[in-house]
Amino acid sequence: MGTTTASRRDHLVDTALKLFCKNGFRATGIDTVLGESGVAKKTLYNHFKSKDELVIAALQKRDEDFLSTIREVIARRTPEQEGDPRMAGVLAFFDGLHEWITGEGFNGCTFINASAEYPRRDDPVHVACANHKKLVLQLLQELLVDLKLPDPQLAARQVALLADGAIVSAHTAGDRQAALCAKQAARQLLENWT
Amino acid sequence: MGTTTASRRDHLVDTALKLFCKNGFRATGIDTVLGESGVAKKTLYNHFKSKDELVIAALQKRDEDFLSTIREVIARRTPEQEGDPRMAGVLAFFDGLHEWITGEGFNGCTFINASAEYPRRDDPVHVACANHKKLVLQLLQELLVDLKLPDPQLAARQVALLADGAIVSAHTAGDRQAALCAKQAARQLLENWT
DNA sequence: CTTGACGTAGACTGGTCTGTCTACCTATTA
DNA sequence: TAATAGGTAGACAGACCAGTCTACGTCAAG
Repeated sequence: MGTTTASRRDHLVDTALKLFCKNGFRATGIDTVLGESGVAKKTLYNHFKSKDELVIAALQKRDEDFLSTIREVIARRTPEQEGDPRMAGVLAFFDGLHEWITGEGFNGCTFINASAEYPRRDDPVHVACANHKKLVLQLLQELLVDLKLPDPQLAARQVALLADGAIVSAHTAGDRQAALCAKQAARQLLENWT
Repeated sequence: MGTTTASRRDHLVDTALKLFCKNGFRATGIDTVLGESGVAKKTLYNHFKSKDELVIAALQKRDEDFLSTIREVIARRTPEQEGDPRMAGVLAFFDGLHEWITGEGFNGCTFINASAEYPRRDDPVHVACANHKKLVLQLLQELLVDLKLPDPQLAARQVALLADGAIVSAHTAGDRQAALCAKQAARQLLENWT
């Protein structure tokens, strides 16, 4: 158990994120987070004004975790892609999704789930989710840059649709191969770009 | 206000569905549904054993509504599609999504949202969501049958990814043009099918 | 050594949740 | 007319919720 102020905060956020992902945001009570993390209630409210602030902090953590993990997988698996090497980055991205989806404890996209539970568009939680999706879109645009497509933004948006669709399909419908299906679709889409 | 037993049940389900979609499932209490519908608590528990049963009933209603609405739009808008007429049905499907997304009170896919709030895969609510997605997949397969693709199941799954991605992107990221973006991607995907 | 910042432990408030129950009303049917 | 089914109204139980507060402990800096 960490003793510094910062590490307690981090521990709280980590625990909260884990429980939010596993059981949902509204279904996870403050007391559950406290019990699991072994932190006092006062300490929580010393770091966060409200549960909503803790939710936001957990989403920020998840955003950082996701982006760094996916970048790591992309770096690791780009070399092993077949076909046009300019497309290898995007394809590796889908392999990253596949690893995540088939991995332990996958429970759908935290941000899609959060925006389902906080549906009001002006809710800070919902806004945080929209921001995350924007960052992923940016990442995809970077991955597509070498292809020098006539409309790279549109291409990135379409690939993002496939990615979100794969995550949702894996979670809601239980399709564990969704990311590979999306990878193939992305390849076909980009190979035949007009 | 209906007076028969059946109509009271229907009214309860309609009201519940509306509130669940607008505010979320866990965030919507039984009392809110009762207040909005003007029905007594005893009546609700006369028709449903628990809130979860009401949730399931609402999802069934939504399943029927969605499928009948989308079929209506497909019938209406298939004739106006450009290009290969064998593809017109699928393209009209995306126009249907676009109408829904840009319409009043769009709050994402009820089933994606529900499976976010009931994440356990064996939860009856989650199972109902998976079933709905299966039916949509079937519908897409029907729409693709004229194209006589070598792997119609895979094609339907890939188109379904675009559809789910569009719904999620519209809701979470607020992209109101997502369905049209997906429509274009679907066209490119299917035109260049190998 | 004292002070102050930060921690723990947990009682407590006021509210909400689901679900049960009593008491009464109404309409149809035997 | 009497019985029955199904409705309304709403009190109530028991659990859980977020958030506040008190009392006490610990440790590092002045």
